[in-house]
Amino acid sequence: MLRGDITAAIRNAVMNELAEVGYGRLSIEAVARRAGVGKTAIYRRWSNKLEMVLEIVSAVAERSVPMPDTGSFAGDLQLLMFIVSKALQHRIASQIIPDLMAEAARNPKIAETLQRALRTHQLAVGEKIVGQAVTRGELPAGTNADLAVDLMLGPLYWRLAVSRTPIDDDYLENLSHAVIGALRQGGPAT
Amino acid sequence: MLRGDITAAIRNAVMNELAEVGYGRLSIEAVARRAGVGKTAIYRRWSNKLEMVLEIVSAVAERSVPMPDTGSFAGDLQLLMFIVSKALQHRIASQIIPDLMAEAARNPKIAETLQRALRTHQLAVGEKIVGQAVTRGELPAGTNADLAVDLMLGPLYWRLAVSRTPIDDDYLENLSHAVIGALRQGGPAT
DNA sequence: CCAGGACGCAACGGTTGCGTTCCGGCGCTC
DNA sequence: GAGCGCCGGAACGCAACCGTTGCGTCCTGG
Repeated sequence: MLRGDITAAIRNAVMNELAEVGYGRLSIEAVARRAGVGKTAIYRRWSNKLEMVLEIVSAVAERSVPMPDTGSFAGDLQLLMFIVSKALQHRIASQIIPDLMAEAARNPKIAETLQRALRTHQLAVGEKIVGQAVTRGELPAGTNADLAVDLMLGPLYWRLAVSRTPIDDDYLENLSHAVIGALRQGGPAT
Repeated sequence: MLRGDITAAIRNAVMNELAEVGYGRLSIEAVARRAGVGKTAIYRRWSNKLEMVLEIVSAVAERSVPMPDTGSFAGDLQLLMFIVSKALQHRIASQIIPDLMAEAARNPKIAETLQRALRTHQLAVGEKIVGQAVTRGELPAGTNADLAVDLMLGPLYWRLAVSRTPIDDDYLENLSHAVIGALRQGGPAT
């Protein structure tokens, strides 16, 4: 019976407000103001700020990051990096994600939600890509998928979300070459 | 004429409060309470929250991250990674750094301070290490120092500050091997 | 046509924090 | 031993937000 357009306006307002002031400073009143909605409408849907944010954010996060399968590891890797870099350059995402990551460090419920919404999926993607590469013989058998994920996503995240330096196609290509090089000899320590 | 022990207590309280609630929720009153100090003592030293936090944080940040010079690139890299991983595993630092990074995305003054206190120095260290390795012939001449810094620090930061998975010595060694592999063939795209 | 529910709006009392002011106490230095 | 300046503490007026409530309106289904 809740009106869908109102719910959508609230969801939208939460994402924007989250991007502008962060979770710590997010207030229900500001969300209502921004959505052009009474506070009542919000409390009718969620019982508090945390629950609201978690539900909305994970709903958004769950529809993203496909499984690349281009036939070669280099192709998979470049596609994955391209997608992730696009996502991390999105105005709202690039504000919200680091903010919630930081918040997760002190709020276990946020940590758990983020873990489920992002990390688990990332690990699955990484394992699949690496696994395919190993069966194709492109990577050594002992390749550590965990390490691979860190190498694939770490530098991207670092550059886009932390140091916030712009990225171009050349950089992305250099990076993917570097990661391939890393994984080829990044197996068990010699 | 300001008492030094009071100043120290405030600095300490700010760091701890920052770690617990983050910049967004940091309040002068809480800092004063924690330091066992009157608000007056704080306003006598800094004129507002932002100025206080920036001064205190950059004072702490400036005394860190030495220049490794072990004689080999592998040695430099492992030492650097060891130091950084220790720093990022420090209870307070691991909370404050991601928090301020996220805050920097929406506050230019924080961004500028962090840039000066951390990133600039990191880049200098990276350039020095890579430069030494190139003159020694351990890395190809065209090696991109920018990319190198991203590869050295990105995965570490990702793992310790974002996914918050524990790290052991083996992992660190694998990672450094991988990074060396990456840089050896991460030059200009073929 | 009517009942019911979701809507916005405004207001409630209570809490928190801001930045400022004034106080009396304490420890310097001269 | 007088005076100066920092100290903690308390209170100030102001603003924001909390979560709740009551009001009147509008839309919808029966």
